[in-house]
Amino acid sequence: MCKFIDVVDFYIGMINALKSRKIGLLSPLEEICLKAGKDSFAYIDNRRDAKEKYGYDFWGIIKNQFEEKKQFIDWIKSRVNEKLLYSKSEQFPDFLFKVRKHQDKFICGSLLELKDSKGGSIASFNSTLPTKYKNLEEIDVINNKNLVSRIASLIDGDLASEKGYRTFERRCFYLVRTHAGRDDKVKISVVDGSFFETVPKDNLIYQMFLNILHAHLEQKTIRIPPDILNQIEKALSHVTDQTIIAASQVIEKASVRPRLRIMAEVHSEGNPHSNFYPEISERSVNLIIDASIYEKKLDEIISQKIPEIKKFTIHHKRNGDHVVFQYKF
DNA sequence: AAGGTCCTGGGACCATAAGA
DNA sequence: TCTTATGGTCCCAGGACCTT
Repeated sequence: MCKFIDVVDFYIGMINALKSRKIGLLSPLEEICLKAGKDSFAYIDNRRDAKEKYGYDFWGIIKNQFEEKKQFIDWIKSRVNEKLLYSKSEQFPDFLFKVRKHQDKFICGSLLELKDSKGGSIASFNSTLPTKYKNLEEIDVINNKNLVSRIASLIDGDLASEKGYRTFERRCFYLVRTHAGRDDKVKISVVDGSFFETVPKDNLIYQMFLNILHAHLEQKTIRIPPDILNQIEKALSHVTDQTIIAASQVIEKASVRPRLRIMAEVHSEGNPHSNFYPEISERSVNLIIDASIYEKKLDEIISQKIPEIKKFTIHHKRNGDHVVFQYKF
């Protein structure tokens, strides 16, 4: 059983929805997700627009398990504030797939983040650095609240009460669209987080601060003895928690509270839609995964459902081979 | 030379949850 | 109910670089 069959099904669903013209390449990304994912989600961040704009009721399935709407409301009240049922929560991530169990282990439950951009580069990552894996506990820390894990647990039902549910490592995927407004140039890909995380996140943050320090020393031509510099580096290596970094700070006597936010721009080698990877062509819809999680049986699963999908490999300069499934429109 | 495109840095602004 | 803290999106300007 493929551990991220949820994402594979999502990819297939997206192409089917596009083929049947339920959606177009230029439709809002959110709508594309909803039509592609159907009822496979355990969390949707913008449940309000899903319902109002796209006629998708996130709670639909659970509601139907109750005889009357009132019973559902009574049940949900003690778990999630009624106001939040159809809100736009602005939490991380945009979508979370349901978990499944296979041979006594959790699988699926992947994260999906949306990145939509008018130009050719990927929209910046704001505050949440992209990674390969995240578990529910980390998601709660990032959000500074537990709304996402609470809702996901409700949808995942019995599985959520099993041991290890909150610490199960979930694969992160990114639904990336570039040239969002151009019918002739648009590209859409479901991209494995491995395409973006080539250096562990903690390492990245610490090196940022080191760089800042070094740049200043250079600018002011200050010399610091190597052993002291060594100690500073050691100390800085403890700076890893993005939520601490991002919090606004109270500085004595200051009437403003400065706020550091880490945003990340994608190098073109980390942008599968850049001219680094000409194989990812215009008007194509792709699934791009690290070769290490690729399994042969995927070929069959995918070609059985959509025979026109082609498979090839691209080479990421830093993270090696990635397998691409591609459908061209 | 003119026009297009990409990359980078920066800014405006909005929505929501939690706290007061 | 109002305010605050925080996460998030979108857009723009300028320069580098490429193409015609």
